[in-house]
Amino acid sequence: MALAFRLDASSGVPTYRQLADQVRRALLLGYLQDGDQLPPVRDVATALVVNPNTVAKAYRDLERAGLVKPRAGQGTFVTGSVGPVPAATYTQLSASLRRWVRSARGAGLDGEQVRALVAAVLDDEQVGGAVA
Amino acid sequence: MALAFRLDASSGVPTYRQLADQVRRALLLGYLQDGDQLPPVRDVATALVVNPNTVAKAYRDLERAGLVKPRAGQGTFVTGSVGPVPAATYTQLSASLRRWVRSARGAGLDGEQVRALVAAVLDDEQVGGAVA
Amino acid sequence: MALAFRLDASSGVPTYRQLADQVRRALLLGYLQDGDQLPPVRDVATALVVNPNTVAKAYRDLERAGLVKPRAGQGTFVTGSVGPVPAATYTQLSASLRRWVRSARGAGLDGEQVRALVAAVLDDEQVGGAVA
Amino acid sequence: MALAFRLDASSGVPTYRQLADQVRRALLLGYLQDGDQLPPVRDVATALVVNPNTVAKAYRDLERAGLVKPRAGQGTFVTGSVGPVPAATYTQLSASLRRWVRSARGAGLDGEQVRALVAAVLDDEQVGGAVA
DNA sequence: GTGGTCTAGACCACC
DNA sequence: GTGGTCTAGACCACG
Repeated sequence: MALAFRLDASSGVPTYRQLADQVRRALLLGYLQDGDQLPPVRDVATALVVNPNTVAKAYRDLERAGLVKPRAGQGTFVTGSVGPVPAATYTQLSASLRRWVRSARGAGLDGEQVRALVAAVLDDEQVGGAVA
Repeated sequence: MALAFRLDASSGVPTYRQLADQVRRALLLGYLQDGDQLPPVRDVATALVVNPNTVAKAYRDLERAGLVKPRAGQGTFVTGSVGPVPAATYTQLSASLRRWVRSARGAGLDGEQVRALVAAVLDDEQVGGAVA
Repeated sequence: MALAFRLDASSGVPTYRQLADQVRRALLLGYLQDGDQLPPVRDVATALVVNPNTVAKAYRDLERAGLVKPRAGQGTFVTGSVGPVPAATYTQLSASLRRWVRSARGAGLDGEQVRALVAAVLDDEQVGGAVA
Repeated sequence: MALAFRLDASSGVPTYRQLADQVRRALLLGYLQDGDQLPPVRDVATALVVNPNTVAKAYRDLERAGLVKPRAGQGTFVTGSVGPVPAATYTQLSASLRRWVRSARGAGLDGEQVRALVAAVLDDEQVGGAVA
């Protein structure tokens, strides 16, 4: 599976930004690597029921950031990977975070509260980064 | 200190939404409780260098959600708490999440990567909620 | 006069690029300086009989390049000047170039030939730079 | 060497147009004359790492402009010269322009600034012509 | 009234 | 069939 975009219309974040952020995230985590192809604009647009221009805008932003490069008639390709997390580290950290999430839900917190707690802790721990 | 609003202009999220979300977050985590007063619109506006209309809009949205109530000439007050997390649970969960964050940083992840991992796991664990 | 945009529809260069390049040029030559306001998107659009989105796209590109910054509800402003040419130098160089152009036309060259000669010499003299 | 094509991918000008324009320029300056052969489409395509269709399109455009004529199985040939500049005039003008360029660089202008100044003056002097 | 986002749809450049 | 450009026009965020 090339990349599964997800949109949250109620988040207030512009669609094109959600898309671009998800690609950035995939790069940061090593899901996407140098040379990989992004799904064609039209495919994403029809899959998400979104205007092709909106997807194109996201891709264009990524291009301006130097992360991908369009090749006319061929598609859009990742141009540089951004210090991906080693697989083992990634597996271990995501597993332990998953456990934490489940314990939180087990303690009775709903989705909103989990996100609120996470946001509060990340802010407090000075975890910067625009990709939220 | 009543509430320390933080704005991230680069996040793409509208200002008024960031403010409202932070109040929601404070309610969810029990920072704000029934009867507490929100900081005056003007104070927030000058502190954040933001148009008072923008702050007012955030408060209005919260009012429409039934979370706060303006009292003419007195200010805006929290009207209902939203299932706050019991203090003990909250303390424990946030402590363990803090440990997780530190282990992630210890493993070499930078802020962006931590946020990316968190976002990926939360999405994957179907943790809904509009407060991101 | 704030800035006189000129479009050459027959050049093959996309409109939004012509606009962005002309702003870049104005910055390079010191016509525009830090803090100056670009003409509003709508004004440019109506003046050039062009779609506002096209102008917005040009401004957006300039923003991504860090040259201008939009302030919601106020306009778009220049954020950094790019080593402008000292006025005296500029005056002298442009005067002598003007003389050259006139001597070329006096020798019977038409506009196309002048441009061709200029392009050939600039290429040959290794004058880089994307703003043509 | 018949003709050294140069492409600037970052210029925003379509590839086929850059090629055709360079041939036009060569004609205007007398580099190419009646009867000269253009380099074969395949050679240009492989040399520039460009699709042969793109080169063919450039040649076709030149043909439609009456500047070149394909001879089946032999190649594409220049059919008419376009008022070439007398050699002496050309030599003198290009030498003086070269001096100007060097004085500009000597005054501290970089490539971009030189091009910006040239473009500004040509525009101002009403030097038309689509070949930029 | 400023810029920003999104949609709908046409047409072009390139492979 | 890929991405790119442009138009037309609606609606939102912000001051």
